[in-house]
Amino acid sequence: MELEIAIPNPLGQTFTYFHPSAVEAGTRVKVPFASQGKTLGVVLKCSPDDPHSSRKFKLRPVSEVVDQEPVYSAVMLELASWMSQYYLHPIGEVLRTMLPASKTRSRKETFVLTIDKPNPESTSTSEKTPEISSTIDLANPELHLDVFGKKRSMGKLTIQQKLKKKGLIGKQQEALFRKWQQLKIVELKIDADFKARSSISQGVNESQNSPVHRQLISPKLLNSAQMNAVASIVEKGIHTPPKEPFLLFGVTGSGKTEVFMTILEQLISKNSEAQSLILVPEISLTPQTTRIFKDRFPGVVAVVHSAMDDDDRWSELHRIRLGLAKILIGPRSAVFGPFKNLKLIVVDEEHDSSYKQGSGLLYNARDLAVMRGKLENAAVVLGSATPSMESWFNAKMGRYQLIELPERATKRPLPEIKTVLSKPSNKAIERVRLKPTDAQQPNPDEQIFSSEVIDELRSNLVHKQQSIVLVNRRGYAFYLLNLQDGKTAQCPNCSISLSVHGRRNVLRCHYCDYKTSMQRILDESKTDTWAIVGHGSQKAEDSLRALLPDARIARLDSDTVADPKALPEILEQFRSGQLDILVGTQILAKGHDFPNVTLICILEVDQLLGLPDFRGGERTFQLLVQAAGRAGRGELPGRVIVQSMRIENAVVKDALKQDYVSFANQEMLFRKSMGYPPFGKMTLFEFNGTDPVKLDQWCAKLDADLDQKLQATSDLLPHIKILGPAPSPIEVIRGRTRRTLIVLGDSFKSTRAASQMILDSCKNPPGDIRFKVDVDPQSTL
DNA sequence: AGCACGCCGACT
DNA sequence: GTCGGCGTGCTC
Repeated sequence: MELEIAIPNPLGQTFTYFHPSAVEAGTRVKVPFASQGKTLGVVLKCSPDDPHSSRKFKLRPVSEVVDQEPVYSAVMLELASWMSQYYLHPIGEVLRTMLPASKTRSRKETFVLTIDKPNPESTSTSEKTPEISSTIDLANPELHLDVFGKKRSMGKLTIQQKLKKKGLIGKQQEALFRKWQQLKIVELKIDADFKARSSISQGVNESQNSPVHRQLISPKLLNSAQMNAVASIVEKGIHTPPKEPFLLFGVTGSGKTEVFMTILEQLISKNSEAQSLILVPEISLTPQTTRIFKDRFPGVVAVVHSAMDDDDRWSELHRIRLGLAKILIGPRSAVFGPFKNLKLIVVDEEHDSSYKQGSGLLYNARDLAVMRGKLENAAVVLGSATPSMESWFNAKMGRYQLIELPERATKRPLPEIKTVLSKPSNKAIERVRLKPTDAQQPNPDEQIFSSEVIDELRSNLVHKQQSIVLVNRRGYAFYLLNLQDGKTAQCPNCSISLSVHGRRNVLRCHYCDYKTSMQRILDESKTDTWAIVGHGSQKAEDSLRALLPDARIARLDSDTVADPKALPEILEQFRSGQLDILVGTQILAKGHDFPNVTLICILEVDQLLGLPDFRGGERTFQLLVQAAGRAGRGELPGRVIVQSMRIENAVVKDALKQDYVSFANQEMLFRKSMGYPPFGKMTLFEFNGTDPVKLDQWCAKLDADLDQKLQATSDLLPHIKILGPAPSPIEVIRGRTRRTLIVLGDSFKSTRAASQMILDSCKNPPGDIRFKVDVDPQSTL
């Protein structure tokens, strides 16, 4: 038989092997590949030999069939092939990303080295290299090595080379090491022990179901809007074969979760074998959230979580594979869950940017959910209080069915919201005018908190109520704001804020690389009311501690939650009342339910609003509305106070009124006029390399190459725009200079055609130049 | 990607 | 003189 096999390498092609017997598509096999020895690949197609084929190479045989039964279902293979084309990513790597992290991919690896003649140097010392966690004990040939990240990531030497230097690997041992490295294979077997374990946990859950407990978790009464939503989705998505996905647009607190759970109940009562997938943003995967589902559906809920170790994640997914669990709750990667019988997919907070994978294969789990639902013939429900422009657009075009929940389930009024104008000190303005070269430095005199905000916080402290302070830390993208009209200095071509390029007194558009000088903007506007927005950040906490010395304050941002355990810990402290004020970034804006929080202060919206990114407005609106939804969740009414330099801004005003439709209409006009998504389709290329000069040479060559190609295929030209390559907004990261190229097309087809063309032009970049392709980028930063 | 072959500088 | 740096080339 001839097998078409996908191999995880950057070559965008499959390879053909032979095998004496048929192997089902979706099965993993070990194959000899180039000089690499054995590689793991996935069978895509199995067909009888073609005796009169005219291929110019002879087929090699498969070395081993790894799985008893296919790991990838037909639907998953179809999804993989779609992803490969849509995201311009090699199919082998797509398939690899779809598989859950395995036990063997764990960072701590154990293997055995036999050493003939140990190097006396290394025996005598207990010296540790960063990679070798335990002291090397040569009497005991079992070494425990911690492998940090990539093989080459630590310094210049690979781990093999370091070990070799230490005399720990001879010729024979080296071979052993290599062999060990190549054979990272996950055994896929259903063990009896595992089944036993899951039935035990089921038993435990059942026993918690005391009458009292039952009552606590019994369904709340649905209001009429909720009942209509349930009826509509059940009718058109569950009783009959589902067609379009649903967009459940419900204001914060409208009880979307209750709607989801009621639909789940009806689905399960109709078909006890039916499985469901609940996708949630990474950050809202708290024990509290999952508890609600586990209590309502005892014993049949599986949860995957990023803080879980691979073994636990593996066993949860196994319960889904075996059909023991009916509901899987998880973050974006759960969209690849090994369902037997998937009937319903819910994407909660569908607008959330954490659905977008940040590295490697840059997929969006929300879009994959829609695709998978279509392939599995499962109903798809996207839920949000602030739908993404993409989903809203799809609903408007009739591609999604819009279902609204216009009222709060609890009848509790939306929190009172007020705005405070924050004016930067006059000194800041003068600095812009007098010493523009210096202006990127944060002004130490600039006050972060307005006195109104401090007064509110103090009053909350006195009344023993809790407060949340949201600060946007994204201080890197500085731009010029005219305080008189609240407008930023914009690129004439892209309608995007120009970025202040520090020392050189240059304003630059990172979409098209338009440049102008700061002085020119100042001169032309004939006003002296410009300010540079974006001061240094973490001062908020310090400043607050100084102003409110009695308050118990904690900070929550990407720095403090570097340790995954820290987040739940701080949240728990806050929930239990051990803290008065929580200062943090967007992490705090989403999904949490803190009943005793009555005040939300939002600072520095301006930074987000003026980000040099076409989604700045959308982000700001979402942040404000979601944050306001955190206040007054308990008995006490909530207050929201927004400190901004432009409280007259339309986005801010719509957010304060919680008027999504008004915001969306406005935003759509902007997107349409510029051909930005969802009207146009965007794909972003990022090129990077250690040598800026060589990088620019290569970019220039690419640019010329593209110009030529575009002339040749002039039918494509009117449908696309290619912006850049331009310096990326964060120009250097980890010693690598970055250039961004943006493809903007009027349809997916034209954008992809152009992207494919670009891809062809960067076949083998010289030196250490790398690039990545981002289809439908979440942000251009 | 991963790995081998292959060609030039500082070390036993 | 080799060891070992990394520049190109190939993978059914």
